[in-house]
Amino acid sequence: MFDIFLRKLRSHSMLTTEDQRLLASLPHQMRRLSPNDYILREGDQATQCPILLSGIAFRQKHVADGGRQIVSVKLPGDPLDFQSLYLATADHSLQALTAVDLAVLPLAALEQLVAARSNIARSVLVDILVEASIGREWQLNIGRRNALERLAHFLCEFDYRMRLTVRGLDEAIEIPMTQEQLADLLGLTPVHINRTVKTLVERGALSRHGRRVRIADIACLHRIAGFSPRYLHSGAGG
Amino acid sequence: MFDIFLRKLRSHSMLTTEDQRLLASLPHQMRRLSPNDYILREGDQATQCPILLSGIAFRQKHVADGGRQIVSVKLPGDPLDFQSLYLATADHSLQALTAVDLAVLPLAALEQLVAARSNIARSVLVDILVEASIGREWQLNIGRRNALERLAHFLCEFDYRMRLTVRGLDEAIEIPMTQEQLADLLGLTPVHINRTVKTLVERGALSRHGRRVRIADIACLHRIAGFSPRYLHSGAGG
DNA sequence: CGATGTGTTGAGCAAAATCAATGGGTGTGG
DNA sequence: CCACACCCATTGATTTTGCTCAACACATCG
Repeated sequence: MFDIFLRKLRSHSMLTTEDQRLLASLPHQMRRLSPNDYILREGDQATQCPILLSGIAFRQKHVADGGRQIVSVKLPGDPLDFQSLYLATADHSLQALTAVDLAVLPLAALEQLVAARSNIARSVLVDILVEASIGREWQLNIGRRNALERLAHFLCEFDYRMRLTVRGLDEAIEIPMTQEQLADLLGLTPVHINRTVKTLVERGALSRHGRRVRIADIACLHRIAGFSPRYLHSGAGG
Repeated sequence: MFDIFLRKLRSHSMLTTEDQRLLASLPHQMRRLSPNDYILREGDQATQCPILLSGIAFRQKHVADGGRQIVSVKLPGDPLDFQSLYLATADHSLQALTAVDLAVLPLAALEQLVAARSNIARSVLVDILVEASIGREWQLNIGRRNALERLAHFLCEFDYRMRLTVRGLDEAIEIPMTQEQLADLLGLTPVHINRTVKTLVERGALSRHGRRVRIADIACLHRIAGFSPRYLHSGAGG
């Protein structure tokens, strides 16, 4: 059940069998949330560390006048809040995008394990650093690419990261976000996302199945976005 | 000489006198670089950790067609590459913006100290996390604020962070970036930055002294930007 | 004193936002 | 099983923000 979490850590860090056994035997509690449920709110003092076992979640921040920016998307296997091991108050909110299954670990237990096993400490750190690297790529994406490239780039990353941890994804990946969420992700408006999706469908990069949209031609998306996965640091060992 | 570095770490983490003594007695080499000199290039394998003692540096990333985005600005006292303790290859470049003085530490020595002193390990982590938090705020800034708010917000952060570590800043802070650099920082064009600066001067938030621009009314900037420093996590202790 | 890099300004343009209306699924409750 | 409500997607018309292009000014430095 923790398998997907261990697979995520192993995608960037070396862990011994013993490390993995210790991680898998951490005390925890299972929780299922519905779309849009909050996992953590800005200003909260977390005492637990949720791990995302299935479904998708995201981090978001707001500006005074109500606009929001989704600053990170978390996929199955991703730890959701290693940050609270070290920072007292949350600087952003964390919310479920789809229905999600979480394994919730007490911070204290995780802290002990991190103190005892340097491999695990390192994997926590690398996970934090990879997320920061993704954030920088998003800065570049939002700041310097036009709408078409921006959407294409995000979808390349989504596809790449999904295939890193989720098993049995031979077929085309379906995009689970609403167009409004994509807009908040990319610093655009929903209307413009709608038109940009349409263009990507016309170019054959995406395909429609009723209201659902799938990635039809990942190579085409890569070409449009100028995608290169270096920033994801996914060669095991960091 | 390391004082400013220790002050930076103490701005977010608790360090004992002994921790500070150990940090200050790390082996190191002084280096002075000129504006635009590279400190680290994307793809490099770092073996040293530079600490910025004076001057300003920045991280940047490029898109295929030549556009660049400055994804982080580093101020006196900031460690420049803790990341290389844990990740093999750099995912961005690091460059001097002004003339800079660096203390360059061998990674191995720093690694040993981090392994030996949990306080220091924690301060390294918190420093990494605070930078990530700043990155998220920049995502929000670039994605959801207009040019005026965006520039104002960046300048608020610049002022705030400068006062955190640099001594003797009673007077108004001067903006050391060219308008082109500000453009690459904020996802705008130099021409538009020029007009936006003009507006901030008209509103009394900035003042001109020849070609130099200073922050004249920080409260006014705060108002325009809707600035709140929570994301900087600068209460000592994280 | 000329070269260069940076700042400034104007005119026109393009990308994306805004406003507004419509349509289509889905799910719920009568 | 149908009707309604709601959310989301879609489309068109119009406006706005910021970009592009181009010329020029000014300061600094060799």
